[in-house]
Amino acid sequence: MDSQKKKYSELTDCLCTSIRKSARNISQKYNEHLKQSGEKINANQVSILVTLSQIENKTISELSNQLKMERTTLTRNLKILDKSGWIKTNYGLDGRMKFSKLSKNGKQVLDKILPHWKKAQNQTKKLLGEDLQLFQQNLKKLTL
Amino acid sequence: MDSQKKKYSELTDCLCTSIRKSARNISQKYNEHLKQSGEKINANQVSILVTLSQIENKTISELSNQLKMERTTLTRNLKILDKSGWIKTNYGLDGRMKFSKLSKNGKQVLDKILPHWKKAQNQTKKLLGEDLQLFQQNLKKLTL
DNA sequence: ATATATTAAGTGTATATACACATAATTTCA
DNA sequence: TGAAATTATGTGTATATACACTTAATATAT
Repeated sequence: MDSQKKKYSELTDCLCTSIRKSARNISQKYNEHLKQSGEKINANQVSILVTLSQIENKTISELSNQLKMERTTLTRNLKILDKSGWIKTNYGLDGRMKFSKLSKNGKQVLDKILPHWKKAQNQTKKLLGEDLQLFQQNLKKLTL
Repeated sequence: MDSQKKKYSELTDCLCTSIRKSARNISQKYNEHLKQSGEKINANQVSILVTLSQIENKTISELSNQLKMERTTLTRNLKILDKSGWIKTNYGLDGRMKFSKLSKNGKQVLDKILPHWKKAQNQTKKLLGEDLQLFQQNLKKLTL
């Protein structure tokens, strides 16, 4: 049944598969570095904390747009960050809206993981070499 | 507290964050197309079925290496494919080993989703334009 | 002013992911 | 040959992800 192999060979070139594969692999590498900090935090959680450090007073919906993360996914991720004490959440004047912001602990954890994140980032940059800029541009194209 | 924004601005350029973001976004797009097939299958499941169509008689551990997917993750993903009737699993002569292969239903579902996958793939390729080849190469670099 | 529509966020369910640990089969070696 | 080491896989737990549906608050329109 080698005709089967040929028949589906086109599907082996799937961009979605490749991107997911890379995402798994890179995430693990970043997480290994982050673990060295002694903090129980992962790359995804860092990315949300960093987003909150840059833009405050945004609703969950707005944040989810920024992160290209499904709103309900973000809701659950925020819950964990809250439980860990890295963010504080308050309701707005409009009682439907919720606003989260970095807590003191959240800032401290970012300070602590920064050098380890840098190692992961530099290691990854090295893999891409001079293609770095273009690669980042192309990733961006895929998030529109 | 705008010093905070500056302080953590370096972290906004995280490659792990960008790749995960793209992975989420592209996965959703592929899944929307796959949904049009009427089959209850997603891009990740397709990628495993396709892998099985290309390489049979591989253990779960070997497959997990191929897919750069944690072995225990793959175990659970295979369980769902089995439940859906798209793969068949047997033990090897070495009683520890398990081998999965595409079932008749599995092949049929690949046949059925193929045109929808193509639409998703072409749409994604279009976003990348002439950078496609290089982008694929760079993704590969990140899975080593 | 109140019924209706809209909007923001949460919940139920299912799958994806991975680490730490457990189990079972086989291999190795004394 | 039988104990110890190795190997292949599974399970417990926690987080990530997203779709369908729900709830609660606000805005709108008559």
